[in-house]
Amino acid sequence: MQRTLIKDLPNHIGEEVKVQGWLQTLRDQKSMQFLILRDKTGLVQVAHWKKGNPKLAETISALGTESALTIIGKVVANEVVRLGGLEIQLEELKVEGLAETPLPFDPFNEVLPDQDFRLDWRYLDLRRERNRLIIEVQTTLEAAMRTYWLDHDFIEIHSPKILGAASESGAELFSLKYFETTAYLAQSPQFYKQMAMAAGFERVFEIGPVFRADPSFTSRHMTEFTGVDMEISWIESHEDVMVFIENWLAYCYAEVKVKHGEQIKQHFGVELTVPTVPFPRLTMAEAYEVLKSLDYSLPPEQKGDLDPGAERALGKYIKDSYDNDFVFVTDWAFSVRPFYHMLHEDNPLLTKSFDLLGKGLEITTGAQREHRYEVLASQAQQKGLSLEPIQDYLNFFRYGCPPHGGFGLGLSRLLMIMMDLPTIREAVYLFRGPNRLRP
RNA sequence: GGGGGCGUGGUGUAGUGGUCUAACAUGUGGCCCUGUCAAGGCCAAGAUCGCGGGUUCAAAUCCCGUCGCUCCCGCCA
Repeated sequence: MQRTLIKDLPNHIGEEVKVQGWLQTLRDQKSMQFLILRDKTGLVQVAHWKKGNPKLAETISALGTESALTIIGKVVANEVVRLGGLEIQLEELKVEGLAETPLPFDPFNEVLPDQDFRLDWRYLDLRRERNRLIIEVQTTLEAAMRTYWLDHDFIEIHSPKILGAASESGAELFSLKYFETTAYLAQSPQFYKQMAMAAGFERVFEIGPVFRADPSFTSRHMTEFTGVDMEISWIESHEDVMVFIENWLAYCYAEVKVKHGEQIKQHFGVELTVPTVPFPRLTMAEAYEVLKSLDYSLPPEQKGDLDPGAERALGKYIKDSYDNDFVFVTDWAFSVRPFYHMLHEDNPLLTKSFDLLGKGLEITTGAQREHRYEVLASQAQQKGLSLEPIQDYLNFFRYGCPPHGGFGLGLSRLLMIMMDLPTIREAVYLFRGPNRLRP
């Protein structure tokens, strides 16, 4: 017998059906038992007259909430039933997976345990439609990203996550034992996507894990997260990269809105708006002017940088004056950027780089990269880096590398701002942080 | 790494020097109820108040240490 999804039951009135799902509630009365069964598509009431099958009644009485069940019964229309005006009259029931009692917590209760406890039992928390929706949105989002890339002649790469040497700064790398030597977990696919430019791939993307050994205790940091990276060749400046991002993101938002807009509104109270392009752009110098006019004072040690408060203030300013959730902050000082960002021809103190803020949160960093070997090596030295550990990387630029640029985006951070999630721990399937390595 | 906050039955909270032999909700177990539907009613079990030390006649409550969680900052996506 084929399984019927709960949402399709109205089309099966009068028929015998098989339904599979979880026992959300059991109302066990003297002569009747009512089981509320839940599958991915909805809830249905299953009614059982105890005297009709006393043995089955006993089995049902022993069921713990959230047990996984297969039931067979007849669908009948019944106006009295508040849940959809129909119910299933139970004929057969199979306990596929008994739920122990009591549950660590009831995911469908009005009050929930704090998040750390729920993370211990993440799969129970994920039984809530709201939480599954977040991962469904992620699925749609990634699919839209890929569709857009593929429509624009991109090649997908998967770069190694085990590295023999520190890549960028080396500060926030996890090290691990690798046979007789030490290896590191990649903190970004940066170098390898640039290698694809040297390889002549012209346009590449990668969605993959990224590891950061930063003991950051905030609502927006993880030690392992999914990085969305992209790199394109033959650009004239970082502006070309920004133009690509804004159109790409607008496309992705539109796809998510079509598919999940209603659910997002229902569960998170957020009216998902497809951002208008182009996104506002502020040079770092202009951003400082704006902050000054807002009376936001940056700590003096933040010279050339933005702190999270400044990012939020800018985000609000852009929302108020341009009605856009996004803003590019461009032309950051070389002093606060990595060595491989290209410098402005007319101002060697500034890089051809940008951050993308979404609702005041940093979700993306990008730049035109320096593709000229000698210049790149010199910039690395200016940063006090020794060339030897990065020689493999520098070699990418020795035999004809085109001008190029790209960006890295935090997938969960994007989901966070899409649905106004209070913490990144909700935006990810399983959170990994300095003190969270399980389940 | 720096700073703030919190830690009470399974879970969420109340209690912030004595009336705490720790309360309420929810969950769990039992009984009752002609079909319930956020079901309802009755009963029961369940907490050495994170841990260790101290102050006091008296500590869940104050102090110190410690562990855990959390928020902010640093760092970043």
